[in-house]
This record gives sequence, structure tokens and C-alpha cells, in this order.
Amino acid sequence: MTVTIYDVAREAGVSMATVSRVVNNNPNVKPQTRKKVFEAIERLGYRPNAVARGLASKKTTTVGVVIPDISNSIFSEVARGIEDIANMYHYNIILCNADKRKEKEIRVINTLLEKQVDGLLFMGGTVTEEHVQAFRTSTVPIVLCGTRDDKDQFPSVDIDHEAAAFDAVNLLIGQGHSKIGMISGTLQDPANGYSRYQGYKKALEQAGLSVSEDLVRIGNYRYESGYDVMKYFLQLSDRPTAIFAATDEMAIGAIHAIQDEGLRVPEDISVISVDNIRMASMVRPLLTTVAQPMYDIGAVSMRLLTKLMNKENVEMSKVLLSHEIIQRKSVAHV
Amino acid sequence: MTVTIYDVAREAGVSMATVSRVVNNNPNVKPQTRKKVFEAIERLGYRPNAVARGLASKKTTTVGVVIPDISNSIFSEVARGIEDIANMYHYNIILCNADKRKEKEIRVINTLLEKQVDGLLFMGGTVTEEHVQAFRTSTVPIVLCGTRDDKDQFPSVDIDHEAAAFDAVNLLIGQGHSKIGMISGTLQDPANGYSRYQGYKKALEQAGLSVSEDLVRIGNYRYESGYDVMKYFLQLSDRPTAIFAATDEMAIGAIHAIQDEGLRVPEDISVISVDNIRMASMVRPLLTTVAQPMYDIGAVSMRLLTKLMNKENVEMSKVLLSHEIIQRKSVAHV
DNA sequence: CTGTTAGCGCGTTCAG
DNA sequence: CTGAACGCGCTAACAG
Repeated sequence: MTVTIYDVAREAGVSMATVSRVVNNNPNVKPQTRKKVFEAIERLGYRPNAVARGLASKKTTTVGVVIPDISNSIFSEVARGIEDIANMYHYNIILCNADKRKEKEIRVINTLLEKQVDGLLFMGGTVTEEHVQAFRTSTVPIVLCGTRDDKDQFPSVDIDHEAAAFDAVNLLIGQGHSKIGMISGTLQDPANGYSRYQGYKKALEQAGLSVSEDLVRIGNYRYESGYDVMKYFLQLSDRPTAIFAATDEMAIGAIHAIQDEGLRVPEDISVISVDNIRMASMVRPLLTTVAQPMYDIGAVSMRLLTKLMNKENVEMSKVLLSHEIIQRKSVAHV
Repeated sequence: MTVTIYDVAREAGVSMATVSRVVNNNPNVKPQTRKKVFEAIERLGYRPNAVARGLASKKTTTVGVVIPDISNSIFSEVARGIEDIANMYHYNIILCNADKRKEKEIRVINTLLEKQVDGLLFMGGTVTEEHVQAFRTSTVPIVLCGTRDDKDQFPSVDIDHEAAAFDAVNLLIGQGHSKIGMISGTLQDPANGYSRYQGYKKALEQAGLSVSEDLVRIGNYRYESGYDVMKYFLQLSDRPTAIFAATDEMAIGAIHAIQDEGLRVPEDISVISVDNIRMASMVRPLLTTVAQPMYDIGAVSMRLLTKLMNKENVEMSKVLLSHEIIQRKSVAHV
């Protein structure tokens, strides 16, 4: 049924070692022999068995990528960066979605490891103690991509979320706003949640503004929660004149809540956030936001992983990429 | 370095066959022995090697999914359906992005096949002769998911794109519109392009309306092209009162083009499309659209694939799922 | 430049 | 209920 390297060898009148050589582009084969082998391969429709190859060589030339939520466009942009670099170094990548559920993340990490990937990229998500446990059992390198572990034990590529949030809020302050509400992610999440909240607080404090508990509400990163939280802010007697949302999606939800109330952005209320997903330039008004270099996060982490897999020693295994304010149309002077 | 089934056997004082049995849940093991083995596994931190297992058993319990464009939210919704069913049947799925490029699709199909997946799901994308060639070389079942090949040679799960488009345009006609522009995908694409265009034409013809070449323009499915095409329509002296876009993204682009021009949707111009992506309910006005059951497309095609992999004989290997008009706020009476 | 020979880690008969 | 032995398809020395 399935044609093996052995069949090809017989068909071409050479040994299987020779076939293996031509399949693997080993230069030590006479052009003529090479040609014979290729013809036999063609004739038989031979397709190398990557599983057998993986077992014999103890390398699969594939890296596993765990993606916390495939429907989140941030991750697809990061994935794009990962892919491009992976292809460049001739690695296949296999994406595994974890559906935002921790147990599934752990499970996926383990299957990937069982499948003998040569390296692992862990995207997004919070890194808990259980994750660390799973990572520890790995014999192949792992890099965190768009996240970090709190003890910084693992190689990682990310932005400085606190600084990004700080810059966003600071821009609001620069525009004269002093009553700034925040739509935060869960404070349990060190990156998108806690750090961005810290940045918010720090900006206010540095400007001598008070931070009021009433003005920060927790969302779940999604549009709907941004919408709902904004509705809450709007019915406050002393409502904010500007909103900092932890993610673009929540910011867009907030904008629509404001508009649905008959108010205008940015004339009545300014909105800013961080991420710069594609949708940020697909709304009215165009969303002002702090861009994280998603493609680069993916690309740099994949590059780092190739070095690690290659056992090169890397000087910087924890890299922070820089962010950038994208001024569009959702922020105005108070 | 790596601990094998053999190490576990020695540690537990049994043979490797026994270890294999407990790992694979074979009932023919005395509970006591089973316990010993589990303890040894625990102690040694043994992790089964899926590659070796795959070679020995000739099954990998994984199915490959080629996803044409990871940044397109339609596909992520379909993937979700695939995953749920795959998990239910204890298959792992590995996603491979093809970046909307045909050669990459072919390449990815081949790597997946080399990796000895037990089945293949081909999502979206046009099925060309080259695809058919690649599929033919496969010894494992393949199902097309959200697309079909023109000769209907392969099992597939999709909606009736022509009927969906027909219904959308018909709704416009029912609202009194007679000058209906279409923002189409490329007519080369049998599903989202050609079929949806045919549905548009058929609806007009059935209503006794003339179809004018000036009123159909080709976009590339994305927001920007919807925006640009709409700009073109707007400067027409005799501009349309309603727009049918082949995808939600283009429809949203069109809406913004209209609004940027100082006009209103739906009061001045109505807009409808087909897909019902998440973003359709994240714009103002909310987008009226024909929903394709994306989750179900994924789920049903995965279910079909499991049957095929299991060599059950299936009666219906080409299934068409039904669509549904979602009336929201972007269509009004003329 | 080419062939021979061992495994890679595991599932699976077949005996016992 | 358990163990011995073979082989899955291929790579990697080692000879020649």
C-alpha cells in the first residue's frame, strides 16, 4: 500500500541509504544516481514518512505554538510573524488553540511535547505555576511570546505593558483630562490586566491626580464588556471625560456605548487603549491607541527559539519590544 | 536523557509490553501490576513518545486542518467547531495557516500528509486542479470545509452560497430597492465570488430588474476594498440605493464610506451582505446579513471526517447547511 | 560516492 | 495476565 524508501531503492537499483541521501539533499551523491532516484520517486509516488524520520533522527523540524484564543485577532497577527521566521528557518509550525482555558493550555503543551516538537512557543495567556510545571518537564526550549512569567525564568518576548498604559493615559492627561476612567482586564492577569492597570495608576499619580476606585471597572477584554462598563460610567453623576481601555476591543465597545447614548467621541468623551488591532482603523471615529508590534513579537520570539533549538548561546533571552502611540481620531482636548 | 517505556519496565519490574498495555488502557493487566507501573511512570516522569507510537501503530490520532487565512475571523469560528468535535472523538488537531497563497496551501497539505495525519480538513479557499492532484495522492480521507470542488469529487460541507446571496438581494428588493449595487469577490472564486454573484443576478432577474455592469465591482473581501468600491458607487450620477456586499467586511467598509460622505445607513443607502462575523454586531448601524453557520460547518465536517477515518460508510458525503437572514439595522425601505 | 548495519521508542502478535 | 521478539520507515555511523 504505502511506498517506502526501500521500494524506491529497489526500483532505482541503489541502496536505501542512497535514497535517503538524495531525499535529504546530501551532496555526496553522483548526479546520475541522484537522477535515477528522483525518477524512481516520481514513478512510485513516494512520499517521505515524517514520523519515521522523526523517530530515527530525533528531530521533527516542527515547532508547536499554543495560541490561547484563535478568534482573537491579536494572536493571528503574532502568528503571522512566527510563521514567516519559521519558514525562513525551515521549520513547520503547528498551531494549537487552547480556547482561553487553562487546563486546555496545559493539555496542549503536553500533547505538543509528546509529539516531539523541537521547540515550543507559548503565546499570550497568563503563566501560572502549573504552566511552569509543564514547561519544566520539557527537554526542548520554550519561549513565551507576548507574555512573561512572574519570576522571569523563561525566555520571553513582550512589550512593557505598564509603560504602554502609562503613555496612553499620559496622552489623555496631556490633553487636559483629569477625570479618566479605566476599563481594565482582570488584575489576575499580569500582562494585559495588572500591568496596564499599574501604568494607569502611575500616570495619574505622577500628574498629581487622584485615582478613584469608582473610575476603574473590570472587563473581560471583549467588546461587550467594554460596552457594558461604559454604560456604567455614563450613568455616573460625575462621569469621566476620558476613558482608557486595556484593549482595543473594549475601547470600541465603549465608543459605541457612548454613541448609542447620543454623545460623541471625542467631542464629549475621549477614548484610548492599547493594542492596535486591525479593527482600530475600521471604526468611526478611528481609534487612537498604543500599538504593540504584534508581528515583531512573533518574529522575534521565533528567531529566539531557533537560536535556542540550535544551542547557540543567546545573550538576551528576555526581550522587551517598544510600543508606539498611534494618534487617530478618538482623543480630543477636554 | 529521555526516559523510555523500557526504563519504566525495568523500574516497575515488568516487561515493556506490560507498560505499553497500561499506557494504552488495555484491560488485561492485573490492578496491582497496573499500579506498580503507574508509580514507576510517575517516579521517572515518563512521557510517551507520540512519534514512536505513530510509527508502530500507523496512526497518529491527529487530523490536519489547513486554514487559508488565520487572520480571517470566519475561519476561526469554523475552527472552533472542528476542535470541539475533534476533542470529542479524541483527535488532536493541528492547524496550518496558508496565508491565502495557493502554493502554500499545496505545500501545507503535503507536509501534513508527510506527518501522517489520520485525516485532513481543507478549509475555505478555492479548490484548483493542483489541489485535486495533491488530494489524490492522499491515502487518508479529506473533507472540504466551507468550500467545494467544482466536480464535487470530494466530501464537503458548505452552505449554498448562491441561495444565500439570492436571499440577501431579495430582501433588498422586497424593501422596494431596484438600484442595487454589488461589491463582489473575484469571480474566479467559485464559492464567495462567483456563486454569490450568480445569486445577485438571479434575484434581480427574477424580479424583472436589469443587471447593469456599472453596478457590480470586484473587491478582495477586505474592509478597505469595500470602502474603495463604495466610494466609486457614491460618485456615480445615478447611484444605487442599496448595496449587496459579498462579505461582511466589505459591507462594513461600504458603510463607513457612506458615513464619511455625510450620508446615513440605512436612511440614505441600505447595506446587506453575507457571513455574519462577530464584527457585524460591532458596528453602527448593526449590520443586516445572511448568516452562515460557521461553527456547524466546522463541526459537521469534522464529524464527517471521523466517520471516514473510521471507514464507516456515509450516505451523504456532500452536505449543504442552511443559512439564515439576520435582520439588524442596515437595511430600510427605499 | 555508495552499501551495510544498527537502532530510534513503541505496538503487537504469539507463546506461555 | 505477562513476556519475548519482531518490525514500523527512516537516519546515521561505519566501512569500503
